[in-house]
Amino acid sequence: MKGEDNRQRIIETALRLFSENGYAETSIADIAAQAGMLKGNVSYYFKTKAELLQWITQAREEQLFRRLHDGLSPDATAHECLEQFLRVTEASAEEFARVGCPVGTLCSELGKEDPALQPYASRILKALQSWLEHQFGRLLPAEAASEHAEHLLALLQGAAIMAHAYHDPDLVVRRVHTARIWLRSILIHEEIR
Amino acid sequence: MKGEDNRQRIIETALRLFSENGYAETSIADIAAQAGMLKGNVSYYFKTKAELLQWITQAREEQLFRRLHDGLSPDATAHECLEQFLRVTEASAEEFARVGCPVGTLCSELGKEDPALQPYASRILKALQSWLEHQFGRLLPAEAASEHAEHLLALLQGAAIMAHAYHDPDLVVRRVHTARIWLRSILIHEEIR
DNA sequence: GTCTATACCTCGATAGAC
DNA sequence: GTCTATCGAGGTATAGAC
Repeated sequence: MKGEDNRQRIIETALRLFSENGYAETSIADIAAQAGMLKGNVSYYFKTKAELLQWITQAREEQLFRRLHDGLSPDATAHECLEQFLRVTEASAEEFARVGCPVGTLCSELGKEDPALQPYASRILKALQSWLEHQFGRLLPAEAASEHAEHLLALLQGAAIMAHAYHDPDLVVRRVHTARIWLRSILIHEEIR
Repeated sequence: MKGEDNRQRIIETALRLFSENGYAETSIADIAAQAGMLKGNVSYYFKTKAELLQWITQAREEQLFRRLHDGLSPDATAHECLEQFLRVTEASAEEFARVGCPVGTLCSELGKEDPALQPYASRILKALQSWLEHQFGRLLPAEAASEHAEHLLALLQGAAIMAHAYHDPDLVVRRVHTARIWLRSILIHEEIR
């Protein structure tokens, strides 16, 4: 039963290395070394690097939604959910400044490195956007909800790009701050209703 | 005098390939083939790939500001300059959907592939941000100008990420549209003055 | 399941003939 | 200036002993 243990350790290690160094720049040998095994062993659990990537994107998506739902009651209001998204983003400021948004950078890299693999990454972005759209949709007409979800996600994806480019975590904090004010102005009519 | 000709052709080819396939994914042999020469010849003009990158980022920055100033009179108002930025971005919608923003994706890639080279890319982003800040600064207090420049650039960088992830140029058009409305609301007090 | 060895490939860079 | 040949490093993936 050592097998499942190793599988898990490979996934955790690759999850970290793919986001820190990128998919292309991370070799099987790197993953094996950091996970305390040899590369032949990694290949035993994941036949190809692309197959490993699929598991990693799956794990990333689960991690993201776990963070969104963490500390949020099941009957949280839309405003609370959206605020939670801002908090999670804000809490990632240091990470964004160091390595960028794990989802956004992967979408970007795979789009050039191997377009066939890009869907695995953009799927996560799409899921997040749908979640945001759902939250806005609880308060606003569908069209406005779609518009606002796209706007908010774009704003924070851009913040991650810039924070990474400048290695400046405060930039994320400032963009979240502006987003929070914007969010209030959007929802103000619903709040006082 | 064939020399300068070849130099220029290498730069133009690399400019295109770096943005279409990324820096890491573009080999010297690729550049040579597309430029109609052999890789030994590319190495003759640019000793290392990193040296070539420096020239490419320089060319990219010049191209960007050329587009910003194109068709803009020297005494254009701040509002006209900012509108020009939106127009240039909108005109890049198809490119963004295909390969992402050439500047943003390069910042992102180099941040992971080779952090020592990242400054060459983020320099361009910074220059653009400074230009935006200058335009806002002609109408608003310094603090607001800084805030708005960062906000606008983040919004459109994020739009590029998402448009690339989804291969959807319309997303850029929608984000520019929203940015345009936002811009009017920001500058409305100056307009009517 | 684990580890070693290796086949096979691509790349950046260089040396040297022309 | 141009082209060929090649070196050495580093990568994925696999075969096979243990």
